Amino acid sequence: MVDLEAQAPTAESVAGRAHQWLRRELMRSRFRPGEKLKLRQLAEELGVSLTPVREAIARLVSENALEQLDHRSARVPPFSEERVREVCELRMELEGKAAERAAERATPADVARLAAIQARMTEARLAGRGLEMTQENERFHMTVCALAGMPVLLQIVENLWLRCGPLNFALQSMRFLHRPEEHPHNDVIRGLAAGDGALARLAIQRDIAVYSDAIRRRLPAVNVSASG
Amino acid sequence: MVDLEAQAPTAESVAGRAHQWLRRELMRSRFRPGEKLKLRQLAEELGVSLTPVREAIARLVSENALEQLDHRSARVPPFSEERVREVCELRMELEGKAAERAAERATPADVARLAAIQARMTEARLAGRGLEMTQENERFHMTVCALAGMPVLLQIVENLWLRCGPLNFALQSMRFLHRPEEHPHNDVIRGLAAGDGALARLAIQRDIAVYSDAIRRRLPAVNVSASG
DNA sequence: CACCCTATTTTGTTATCACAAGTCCAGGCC
DNA sequence: GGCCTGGACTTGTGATAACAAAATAGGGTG
Repeated sequence: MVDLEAQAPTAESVAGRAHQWLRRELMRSRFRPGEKLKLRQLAEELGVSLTPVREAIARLVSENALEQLDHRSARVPPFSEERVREVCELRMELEGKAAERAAERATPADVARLAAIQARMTEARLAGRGLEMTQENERFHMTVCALAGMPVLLQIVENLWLRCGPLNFALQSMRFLHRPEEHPHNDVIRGLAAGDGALARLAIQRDIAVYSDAIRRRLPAVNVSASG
Repeated sequence: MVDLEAQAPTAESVAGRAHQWLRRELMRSRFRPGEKLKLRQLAEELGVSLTPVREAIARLVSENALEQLDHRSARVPPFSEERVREVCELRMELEGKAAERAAERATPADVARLAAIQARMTEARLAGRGLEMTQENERFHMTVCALAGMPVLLQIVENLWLRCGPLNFALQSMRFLHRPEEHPHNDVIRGLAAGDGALARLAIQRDIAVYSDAIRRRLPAVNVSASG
């Protein structure tokens, strides 16, 4: 059984903790696109009753991170190539704006924080720790978006990332998209350090474009049709 | 008591209908920013138990249409002027893109549908039917976004509109923002009819900019501090 | 051997209940 | 008279149970 308290000590109610836990599990690519979620199974794993788990799933459905299947059961939505393309186009638009804005506002301390994240991500990648790599990658993008000082934009981008969580397990085995010194994140950091919004925007957009291509190439292997 | 079945015949579960109902009530500006929602009161009005209402509120919190207040109660989030500005900036970005894309795809039938909506909206405005006016306005914007053929974008814009629902009651009394023939929607329609994406984008952005100014001017009267 | 019908089990839904935390009001004490 | 305290009431939480619908398995039949 999972200890909810340990994982989310700040969360208030059992339902809230169940929601955060499920959210994290989605981001960790525990579930595959197309996979159904079973209420009693999750409730037992968490050691709680059905009620909070049901509420957590309902919330994720409202966030479009899950999909109501047949008016009874919920599943992780499968992704078409077109859907990946659209999400990435929107991410390029929104994260591009965020990076541009962040370049106008970032302090040297912020830049150092980003550089540290990027260093940890590169280290995880070279060491083959795929999950850690994807988590630092997420932290990098969310930090840039937070620096824009636009909370609503941040919420939207977080939601887009959540929806892509089930796809990202395909990333964990991709270690060689860039050589470390050529990684687009480096240009994002440079742009933020120099106050060069255009550079930051283009760099983050290049990063997302590479992601889009990589995921779309692996899409057939990611989606699951009838298992789970 | 409200007859849920009549209002949402397509919705499946009681919880789903309660969610749709609450969503609609928010869009109708039934609740003011800052107002707390009471579980038993809503449950009684709907003639259902607490469970589905609780789930509906949890969903709206996840959609950022409601806000968890003190780890117990939920309220409609108050809006700062800065928040209105940000939401409108994002709407200009996203709806602008949608309008541009819609101009490349709209058929004459689509354009006619939009023109009919605009006509109904103008009629409602001139007749002083404020609620109907705002609903047709919403329908106009959602239709344009749907024509872009980008479902994720549509979901994001719908969410931004939902969050603004409680503000929009301030619009219902504003009848004279434009003379009918000068309304920006007319240029949106022209842009879509002519396949002129730039015209459509600029027109929808102008519309949103006017909205932003109008709401921000009335913001002090919209937010409620401690009632409800 | 394949197919269909039925019984059993699985799985999601929702009302109810016991409970806890917070609020409000009144009465008494300083 | 103001403030503190205690109790009733309000309000949200979560486990449980009864229920309904769907999936599954098994047996019988063509």
